[in-house]
Amino acid sequence: MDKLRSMEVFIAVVDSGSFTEAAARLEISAVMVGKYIQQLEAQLGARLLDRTTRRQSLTDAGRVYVEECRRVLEQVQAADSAVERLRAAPSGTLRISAPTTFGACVVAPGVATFLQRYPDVRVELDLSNRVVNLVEEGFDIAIRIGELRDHDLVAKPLCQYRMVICASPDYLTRYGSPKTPEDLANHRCLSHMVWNARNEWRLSGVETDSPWRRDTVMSCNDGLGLKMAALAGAGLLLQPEILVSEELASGRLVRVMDEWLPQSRPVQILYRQDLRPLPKLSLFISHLQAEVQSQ
Amino acid sequence: MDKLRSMEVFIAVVDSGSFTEAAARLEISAVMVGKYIQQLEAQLGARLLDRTTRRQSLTDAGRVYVEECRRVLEQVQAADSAVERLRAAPSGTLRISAPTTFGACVVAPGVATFLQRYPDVRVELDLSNRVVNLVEEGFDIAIRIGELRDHDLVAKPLCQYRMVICASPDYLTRYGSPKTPEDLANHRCLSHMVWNARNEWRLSGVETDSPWRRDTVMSCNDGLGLKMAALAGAGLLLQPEILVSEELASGRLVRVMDEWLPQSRPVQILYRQDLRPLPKLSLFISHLQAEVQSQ
DNA sequence: TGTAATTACGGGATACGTAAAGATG
DNA sequence: CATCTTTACGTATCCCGTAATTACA
Repeated sequence: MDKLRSMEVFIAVVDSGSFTEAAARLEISAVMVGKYIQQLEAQLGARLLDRTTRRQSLTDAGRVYVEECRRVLEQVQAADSAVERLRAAPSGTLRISAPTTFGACVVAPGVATFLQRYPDVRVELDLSNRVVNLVEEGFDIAIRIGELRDHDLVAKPLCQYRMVICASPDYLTRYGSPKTPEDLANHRCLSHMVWNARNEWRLSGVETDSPWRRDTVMSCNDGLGLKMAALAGAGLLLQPEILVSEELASGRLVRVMDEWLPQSRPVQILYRQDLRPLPKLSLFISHLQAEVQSQ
Repeated sequence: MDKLRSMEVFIAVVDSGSFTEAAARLEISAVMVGKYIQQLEAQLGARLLDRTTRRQSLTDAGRVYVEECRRVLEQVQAADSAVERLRAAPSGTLRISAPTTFGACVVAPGVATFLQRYPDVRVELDLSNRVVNLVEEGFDIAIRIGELRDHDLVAKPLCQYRMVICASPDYLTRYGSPKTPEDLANHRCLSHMVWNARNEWRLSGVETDSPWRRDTVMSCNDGLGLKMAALAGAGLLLQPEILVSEELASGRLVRVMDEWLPQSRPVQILYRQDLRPLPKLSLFISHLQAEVQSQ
């Protein structure tokens, strides 16, 4: 049975207060109106209208359900119009906030292909690790790492943010390859000033998460800076996989201690809930999702 | 055509990545899967899937639309489960915030009949004219007068909040019946300390809203107190219609200057958006709506 | 008694599957 | 060439309206 049609009919009955009137409005017979209502009631297992041949009144269930029906039809309408709107080429400026490393390594390339595809769109990409307020600062989209849930915002999972410990091959030949967290004591470590603060690396092992003291020979507040140092053989690097994926593939960096890595966290796209989102926004979101999934 | 079914099929195709696989999952033939997709595309006037016989990939429109479809089906699910949940008698405590006068005259009687109908529910009704924060103060429902729109909250219009100017018949015989705002200068007025502050009554006339100085012989921060004084013949009263509707009907108070009344403002029910609202909440909302409409 | 909802019933549209054709890797 | 989508076509379902029936004011 066509549930949407039933809902539409039900709403018409409620609004007009009569089967006959609803039938006229929908240009069907009063018989069909009755059948739709009966169908709906049978399927819900609850009476929606207390009716005599003369007048009808909503039951409790009916009063609740009619509101739900309106919401559903509104949502369907929104779905159609979202596609409808895509017929016009997207344009305007898209303001995006993202964490620095993830933004540079994943979002920026995604933006590049997006711009190529839709030449009329302009993008402002703000990279910083602070938690921005979308509404106040006028961002269309924010990308966050971790589970945080902001009410009033939609959070769509994008991918996992995996960490990796690695070093250049020549460093490993000189200092050996660490197998357990205890081995870190004999190693030279490259630390991010924020993420690896307080002279410890948070690792996640079989038993439990635990901090480990280690010798930080260089700390820097920028992932790329640390990577360059690691490539030059300065020491062990604990950084997101996406920062070093190319170097890992080419062998210029080598993973170690895979089983002791910190737990990966979900990356989420945040944006304001809107029944009629702009094409530039919905297109960018789906574009970024596709981009991330493909790689 | 059954749009919901089409959406369901489309989602299955996207999730499984294949017409055949989707057909198996839905226990229909692959032919029907194809037909549903074609139907949907024809109806939308846009291609959803770029497909060869081997594999298919979402188009831009498809990527956007599939998300919309998920939302729609989720909403439909919510509609059904809202009714489903009503099978159990509602229970628990409902915390309501409302403006003092409206709360006492309209909400309180509504609560009374509601409690009679659903004996297992308990109600806490908090009457005050401050703007409460639903989430922080743990209210399920707040009733507000005026157009204010809070994001993250649903605002459902309940009725109009009409003002009325009136006095007891004996007062009017003694002082005459005012016809225009100018006449107020010769009258004794009863003013609400908050609403009619600063020694003026805001009236709305044919030309424009305008404040009028008048002689306030008594001011009080409670509408009922003012009404009692008016009944005793103390002077003109500018108060919400609901406060004095009984007295107007029985003739113990008489309306004057109807065409100069301040503009009526909408009364709204505010509550948190929730895909699965509790029965006590949805039932109370619809109960109050029915109650207000009937009178 | 007249109006409105419900039931009975027949014709036509369409939902669906089988089988064959076409496309793609 | 094996697999997956699409087209062709026949059948069963149910959609829908007319006419008759029942219920209510």
